[in-house]
Amino acid sequence: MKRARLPRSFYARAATEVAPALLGQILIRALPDGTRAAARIVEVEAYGPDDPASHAFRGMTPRNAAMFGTPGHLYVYFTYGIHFCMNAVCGRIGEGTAVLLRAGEPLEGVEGMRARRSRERTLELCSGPGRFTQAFGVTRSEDGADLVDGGSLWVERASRSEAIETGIRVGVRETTRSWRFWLEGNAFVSRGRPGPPTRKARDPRASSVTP
DNA sequence: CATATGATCCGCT
DNA sequence: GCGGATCATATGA
Repeated sequence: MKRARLPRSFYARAATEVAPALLGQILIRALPDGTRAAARIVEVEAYGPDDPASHAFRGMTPRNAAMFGTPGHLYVYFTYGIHFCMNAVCGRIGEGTAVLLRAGEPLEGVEGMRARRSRERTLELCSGPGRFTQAFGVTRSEDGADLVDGGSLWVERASRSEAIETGIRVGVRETTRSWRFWLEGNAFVSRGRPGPPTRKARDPRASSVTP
């Protein structure tokens, strides 16, 4: 069955709306070696404007410039001296808001993921933002890439049956915003950290999510 | 120029 | 459960 690539308008709204809407959609990567990788997005985090935890909070720098660009592009950053993490830029140009892709459920190109990750267990291929990014062969050279028009990375629309749960974000001091979203019961969601009780999110297909 | 720190992962205990 | 890895980036002297 043919799936549609998510359009620019999908990303051009608040990250807190885009984040849960991305769950269950399929991230696809056309690798330089001609192979493909695909995974269902099962865990994300929203980073908004006026959000002290966001890389964009203190204004634009060379590092975070992609976050202030056109929605539907990729923002890739390097952290802890080791890992890359990837985000989908949301909102409007100049706003500086994005959704961090935290975990995926491998669907296609699993052997390539194993090779790039140097890990055998399927559960360890995409279950964390650094892992997900590495499994998809994404590095700083994909920073700013367009997810909508052309490019080697895009998201295709798919149906989902699972409910969405929310909780506080991982590795962020602030503990009031429940801006981490994941598919309930999905084994590929990252471990994260223990935190306050989570709650079921209202389904974005039925209604909007409160910030 | 010097230094602190991080939207993390992995191996070891 | 804990700590080391390892460096780009931002900030202050």
